[in-house]
Amino acid sequence: MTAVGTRDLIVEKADALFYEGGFEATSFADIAAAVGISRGNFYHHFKTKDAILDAVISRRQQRTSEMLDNWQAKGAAPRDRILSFIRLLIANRIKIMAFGCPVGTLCSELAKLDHAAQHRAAEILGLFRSWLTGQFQALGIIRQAEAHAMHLLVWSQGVAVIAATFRDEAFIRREVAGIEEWLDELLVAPAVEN
Amino acid sequence: MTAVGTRDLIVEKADALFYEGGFEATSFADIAAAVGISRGNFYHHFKTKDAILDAVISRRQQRTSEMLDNWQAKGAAPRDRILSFIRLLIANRIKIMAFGCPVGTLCSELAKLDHAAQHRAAEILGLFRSWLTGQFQALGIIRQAEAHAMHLLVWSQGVAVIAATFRDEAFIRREVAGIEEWLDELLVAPAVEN
DNA sequence: GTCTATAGCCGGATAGAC
DNA sequence: GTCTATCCGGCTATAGAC
Repeated sequence: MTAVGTRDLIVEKADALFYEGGFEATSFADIAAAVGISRGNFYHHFKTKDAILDAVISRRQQRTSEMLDNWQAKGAAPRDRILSFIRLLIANRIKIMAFGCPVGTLCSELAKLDHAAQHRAAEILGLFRSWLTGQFQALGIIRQAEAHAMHLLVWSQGVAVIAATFRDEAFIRREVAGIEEWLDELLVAPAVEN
Repeated sequence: MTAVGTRDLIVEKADALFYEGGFEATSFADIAAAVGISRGNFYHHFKTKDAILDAVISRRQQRTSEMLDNWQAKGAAPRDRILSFIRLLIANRIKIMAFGCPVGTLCSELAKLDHAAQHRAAEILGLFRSWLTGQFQALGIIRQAEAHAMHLLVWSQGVAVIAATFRDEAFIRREVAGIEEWLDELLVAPAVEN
């Protein structure tokens, strides 16, 4: 066993290739070449392509949880935590303009394939949904907390799709500014309305 | 030649299959089976798979243009025309919850495949973008017309992705109500601000 | 754990009879 | 214009040597 196990390396490379090329269009040969092992060796670690997808989704769930925990632990106010989420669109803008959102595009693809793993992929978005709902609740916005969380998911997914279609960075920055405005207007409104 | 030419039937079936299963995952055999012809006969009408995709995109451009012209010709006020666009999300909710938006998911897939046709697919969204921009201009909103049009595209694409992920019809109706509220708030604001 | 070799299938694409 | 038959290549997956 090396410092980073071959299995972990396979999952890491498969994750990137599924994001950049799509799950269906990525072959075992592509992943094996990226890892630098033979196709035969591949099957020592994963029996089927679906097993790799499963591991990739688990990895993404894991990393998403860690990211959310980090944002939580940094001890900032809920508003700043929500801004961390929003600014993912800026931080990842180059890849988003090329390939869209890794989670949104995977969910869309698996829905069309009617793939058994589509619900596990949806759980990744569910992690953001729950976490964002918690942030709004922490701000005293209770009744509408989940609706606001869903709206933030809608907005960011929409920006990702349009950004990948038109490849316009100024557009991303304009929409992100709009999201931040929307958030601040929410926070000055009487909490009883929310 | 029959009432509906075989070529047209191929494009129609391919359009539906690309939407419901994705471009990459749809094979010639799938389309031939849907049309009811042999694979060999297929090549009499289309030399390559990319040629079919090209025809499907042309068909979608054509039908989108016709739909926008119809909305325009109905003589309603620009606000009502914009509402026609927004309510596509309600009218097509069943298919959207299963397969997402036909245009958005195609653009996302072609971006990942780095396919030569990705710009032609983006033009379909461009038709909506231009038409919506025109509606805002007709309402006296000049400076921000295009930004508002883009924002409507963002919102509807975001709803489509999240609807396909969580399969929640109440969510779609809630977001559509939110879009309509946003629109009406825009229209009561002083035009000079926009 | 890693390799080579290969099976078996399905994809896009072609040739040629009718 | 439609068919059957077929080619070739890439795909997932397996077997077995090292």
